[in-house]
Amino acid sequence: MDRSESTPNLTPTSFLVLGMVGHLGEATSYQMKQLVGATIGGFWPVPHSQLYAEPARLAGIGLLDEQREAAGRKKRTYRLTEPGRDALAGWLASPDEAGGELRDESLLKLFFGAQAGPGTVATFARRAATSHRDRLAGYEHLVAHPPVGSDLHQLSILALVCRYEAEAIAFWDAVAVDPDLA
Amino acid sequence: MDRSESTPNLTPTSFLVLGMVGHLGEATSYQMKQLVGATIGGFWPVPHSQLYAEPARLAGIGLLDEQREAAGRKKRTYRLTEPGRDALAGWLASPDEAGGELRDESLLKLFFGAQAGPGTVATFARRAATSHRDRLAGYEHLVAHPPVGSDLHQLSILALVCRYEAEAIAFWDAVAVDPDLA
DNA sequence: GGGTACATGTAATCAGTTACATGATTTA
DNA sequence: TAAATCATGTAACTGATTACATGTACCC
Repeated sequence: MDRSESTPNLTPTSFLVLGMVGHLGEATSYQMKQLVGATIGGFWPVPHSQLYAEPARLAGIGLLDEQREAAGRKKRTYRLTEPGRDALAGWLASPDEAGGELRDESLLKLFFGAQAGPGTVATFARRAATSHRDRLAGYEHLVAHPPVGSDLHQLSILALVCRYEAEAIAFWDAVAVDPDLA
Repeated sequence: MDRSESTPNLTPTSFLVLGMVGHLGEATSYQMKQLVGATIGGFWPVPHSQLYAEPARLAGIGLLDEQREAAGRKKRTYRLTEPGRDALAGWLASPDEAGGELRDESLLKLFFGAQAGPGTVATFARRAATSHRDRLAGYEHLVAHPPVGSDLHQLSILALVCRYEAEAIAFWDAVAVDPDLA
């Protein structure tokens, strides 16, 4: 009964951090924050406080190497250790049990739409459509002007997200037109 | 500066509970669990423990009326109070700031796909496609055999979810075929 | 009458959020 | 040199998850 195997308590956020560091080679918390904001932040948000706390924790477990600047700012730069690289590789190769979650509060509202008036439904449907349009525009801009250092896998994800946004727009437009039947 | 107005500390889960109770007229925690499992549970999971804890809390705040069975099982049945109905209506009419999150661990993995081998990417792309296919089948079954008491709004959401699943399947199939370029 | 699935809760822990705080650069 | 913004963290709280625990009904 070996109990020291596998991941001790690594969350998706942990792997997000490991992946970011691996992708960048070396990174400060701020750089990760930037990268997240520029890419997956739109559909997988991570508050910056976690991007400071989590790398520190991972360094404590030995999955990251923490290099502290001596000079004034004393910022911490992280790099993958071998165990860290292994953990990342293991996660990448592991199957995901839980299918993706589609947490959209508007969807929840629509689910209870019968308890609101049709006018209310139409109103937030219009708002939702607008909001998705904005997001789609943002993603399309990203695709058109990819940040330096992004690779094809990363861009391909944006393709899926764009398709989803397009569906969402069509959907909410339809709901706005016919709030009762959708 | 009136500070007693509006929602004190109501989370999406709170409104989910309020909505469920409103939809059912009256409900026990278990009934909510059933309903969640049969409908939104696939993309907006809620652990059953919350469906016991949260109604109790809401009853404490006065948004739900809790009726305790005298007999053996002593189960608690909830019903909306007027304030509860107001809170629900207010939420339904309020705009959502945060756009929906698309938390899918597979997406995260693909994002870091360049750090895994193409073989690895292809493997989990195939798995992801399969998983989405299963989910799509499940939703389509739901649409074909709607549970009693479901209304059109609720079914319409399933339509969107189905479309999203279809996109996801197409996407992951493409990735599986061409893991490098996607 | 013994097992299995249904039903109903509680307790402990923790990841993640929110809020607080402040130093370093740039800009006007 | 004041304001604004960029950059870097820490602290407190809490909603949610995980795990525990037990009763009841049905089925074989």
